[in-house]
Amino acid sequence: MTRKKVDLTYVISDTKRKATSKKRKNGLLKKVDEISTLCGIEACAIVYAPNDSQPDTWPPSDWGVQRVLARFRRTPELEQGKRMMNQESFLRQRIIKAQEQLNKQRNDNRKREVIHLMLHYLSGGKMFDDASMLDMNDLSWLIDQNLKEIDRMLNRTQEVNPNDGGEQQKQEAAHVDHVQQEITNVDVMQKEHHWPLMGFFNGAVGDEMLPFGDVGVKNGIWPSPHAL
Amino acid sequence: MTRKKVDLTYVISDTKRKATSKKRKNGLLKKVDEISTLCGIEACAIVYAPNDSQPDTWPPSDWGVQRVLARFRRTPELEQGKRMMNQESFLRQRIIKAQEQLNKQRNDNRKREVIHLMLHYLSGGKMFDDASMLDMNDLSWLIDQNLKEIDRMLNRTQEVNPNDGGEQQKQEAAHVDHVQQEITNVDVMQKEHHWPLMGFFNGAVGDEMLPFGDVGVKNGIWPSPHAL
DNA sequence: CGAGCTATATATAAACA
DNA sequence: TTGTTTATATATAGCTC
Repeated sequence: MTRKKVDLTYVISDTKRKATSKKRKNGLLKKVDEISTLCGIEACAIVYAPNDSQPDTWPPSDWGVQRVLARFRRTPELEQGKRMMNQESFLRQRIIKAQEQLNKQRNDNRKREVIHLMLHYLSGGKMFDDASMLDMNDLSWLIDQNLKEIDRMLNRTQEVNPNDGGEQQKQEAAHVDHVQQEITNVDVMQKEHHWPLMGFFNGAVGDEMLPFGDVGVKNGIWPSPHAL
Repeated sequence: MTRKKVDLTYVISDTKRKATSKKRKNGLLKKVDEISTLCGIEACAIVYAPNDSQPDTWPPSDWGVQRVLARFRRTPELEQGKRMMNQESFLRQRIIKAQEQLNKQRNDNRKREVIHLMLHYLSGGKMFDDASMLDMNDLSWLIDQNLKEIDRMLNRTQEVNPNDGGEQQKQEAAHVDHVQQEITNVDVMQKEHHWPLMGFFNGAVGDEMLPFGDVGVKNGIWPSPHAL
């Protein structure tokens, strides 16, 4: 059912556009109602829905709208230049904000990459020789491989008679469980935006435990895995 | 940090009202921008924020607003009565919707009560003699009691030497585990709004399994537990 | 005050009835 | 087409700095 992230462009599909305009129109008018009520301020919205000769508005009554419009028209033109400028900067601010969020997102992704790496290391895997493996797709692949390996081993354990299996195999299975646990933990961490290993990278633990040499977190910016 | 559920009344606190008006004003203008972009329709909003001589608007430019206003003024007065009516009914619809949600909520609560009851029954507890126990507070209390009992029994099991405990006690502990499992399941079901036992109440299972006599689900409306 | 953060409340895209 | 349901995306209240 996965709702898309809504790219802010004209909706091509006639059906969808109509549906979304209806929903959003209601939501919008409700918002105007709320801000008026909560903050006791004058506000007004006019929306021309498709196929309607008349617009929907807030306030709902015509005289209510007229009152706000009258006030607006009364506004000294002198100050309108200022307002216009403010609105333009408003747009710029939104762009800047979006860029900031993008950077944050990138940083989060780096965290995930590094933590995946570290878990692999902790769970007994060997370090990568080739740094080019370290982009997200390759890491996905890596996780998939781990999961497949786990499946394979668990199935093998089931096939054999539990009573004659050697100790070696049991240990193997236990290790697999451990890996699976670690992977589960990663998922939880990603969901909760909670990074229990943060302290580790910040030097809370002795250097002998750092698998990545002296690359650390500077000013809250995580190093690109390619730098490791 | 618990954000309150925002009661839609004038915010008394001067500080809070100012803060909320600022945030919501931005949100509102953003929404207008979005609906215009997504649906390609004309829309306009005018918000008078406190302490500002000029209102904030969408579209941001003065001529943009004027264009919408001109169109609005041009509207034949004949049809405005209809629009006004529609808007009034809009309000009524919101009230009706709220009431529907309230009813739904009540029905959900009944489901929970009944399922709690049933789990208690299935897990070996005795049925209640007194129907007055069956409101939510009492049921909360009931669950608490069950949990305490579970704790007590688990602790008792640990205290004793596992090697000399009789089979009876082990069964008891197993039963407790079962109860705990059931309770966990209830929590999961509540969270996911998923009711695997629904079919049970709808007669999917033979009558001999129904602990509550012939009281069933009619038209999707669950009986009040007091009727059981 | 203004900016930023986090936990919740709301809005709403899709899928379905 | 309108209404419901469900999973996500967004908006924001209350804090903190």
